[in-house]
Amino acid sequence: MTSIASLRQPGGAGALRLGPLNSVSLRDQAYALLKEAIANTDIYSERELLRLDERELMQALGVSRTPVREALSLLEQEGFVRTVPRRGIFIVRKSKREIIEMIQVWAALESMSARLATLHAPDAEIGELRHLFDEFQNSPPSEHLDEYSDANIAFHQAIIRLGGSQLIEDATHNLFLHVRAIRRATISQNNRAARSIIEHLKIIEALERRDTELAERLTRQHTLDLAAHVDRYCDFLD
Amino acid sequence: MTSIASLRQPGGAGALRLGPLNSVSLRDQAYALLKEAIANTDIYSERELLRLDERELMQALGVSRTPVREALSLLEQEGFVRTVPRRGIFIVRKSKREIIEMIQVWAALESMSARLATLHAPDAEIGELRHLFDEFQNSPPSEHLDEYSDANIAFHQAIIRLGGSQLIEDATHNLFLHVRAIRRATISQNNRAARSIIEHLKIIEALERRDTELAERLTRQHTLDLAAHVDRYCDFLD
DNA sequence: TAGCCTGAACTGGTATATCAAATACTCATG
DNA sequence: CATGAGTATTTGATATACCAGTTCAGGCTA
Repeated sequence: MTSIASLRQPGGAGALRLGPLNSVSLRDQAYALLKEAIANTDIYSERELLRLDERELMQALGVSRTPVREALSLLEQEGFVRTVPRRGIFIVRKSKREIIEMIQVWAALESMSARLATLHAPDAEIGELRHLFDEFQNSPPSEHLDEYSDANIAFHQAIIRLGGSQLIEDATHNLFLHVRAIRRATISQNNRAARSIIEHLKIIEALERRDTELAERLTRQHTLDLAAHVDRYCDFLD
Repeated sequence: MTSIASLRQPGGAGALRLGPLNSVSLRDQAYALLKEAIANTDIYSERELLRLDERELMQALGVSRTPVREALSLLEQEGFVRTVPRRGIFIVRKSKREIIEMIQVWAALESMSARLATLHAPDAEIGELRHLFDEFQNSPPSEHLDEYSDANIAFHQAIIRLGGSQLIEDATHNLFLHVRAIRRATISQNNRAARSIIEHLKIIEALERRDTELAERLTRQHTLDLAAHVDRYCDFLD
């Protein structure tokens, strides 16, 4: 028979916890979509200014201007776009100096995470780091640069996760979107892939031995080397 | 006589570059005012939930809801405020864990700044660090805790400035608003003032000697000690 | 009197209207 | 044909109107 319970509507406070389903605000949806779109745009290959149009976005997303504006507001604060009053909203292209600063911040936060990881991360989780490179043990990474680049990036994210700091994880997330493009672009230069895999293994060893200072120093230096590399060779920036 | 030049309006493209004067958007004004108000609210002494009301703020600031909402949006993303749909907007009280994570991030960024400072900052600017503590050379800082606390905070900001990274300076600015309250609250505990002034002097010496590794390590450890102190003694949090 | 139901008032979310500034275009004039 | 003034259009900033949940008080019922 149809019981009272079976007739209960989804809106009721019953057992069917569909809170998250119903309402993700349009603002957040627009924000996520726009951010992803920007992250996937190769902003450094195009030369012309990348301008966004509120009306266009609003029609494309099928919502009114308000959520779009709020989403753009957030993206502006995160430094992904810049709005110039009465001119338009533009995707920002980071300068070489800004990218180097981002890598330096990344180095600071990742090395701190390595330090914290030696103090708190369980052995099992540290051990899993090695598996990221299993498939490259036998063949040189130069033969699968794309796959290796992904593993490389995953490695750095894993260290940050091992540090156990939610704040560092959050703070690095946005940096990551920018740094990712740079890591991809530089992995094929100067035999960096082969050298980086050696350094990664040394970092893993230091973590396993709980050598706090060494793990921290190696991690920092590894990423600062990337900054130095960008400084010397990435003249396509700026 | 009134020359053409003297009649030139501020908007002209002449020599008097006062473009930015004209209009600070209401959103930015509301943002600045609200942020300052929140920063100056001692959120850790009150026990009840601190709730903001959009309509109230809108009347207090004399603008409509739109700029207020946009400002609150930004503050929410920075973690100062949390909006719960149909419930209200609340000033967030950071948990002890979150505060420790903030201090760790601070330690990572300040030590990176110290490193960069040893590499790039001019001698003259490093030398000025000593003047921050001139007035405490003869009398123990415990006698002017408030003044010393301010000098203490200024010292840490100065190191970050010496690093020369705009990104680090920006990133620490929000952390500072939170960490400041903690530094103030802990400076009077465990004779921390006297100990900290010694450590500060050692950091200055390391910077002056351009000892990159030492300056970095001392700076990091000094701030990590604060984190450990908070972990042990600040049970008023949470 | 205790408990439940209802509805009014309030909340933030969204959509739309209005305003002002800056640009672009047109047309008249030299 | 070139130029400049004036107007129309565009666009971002702001204000306002409307909507949908949530809360809570007050009254009704058992």
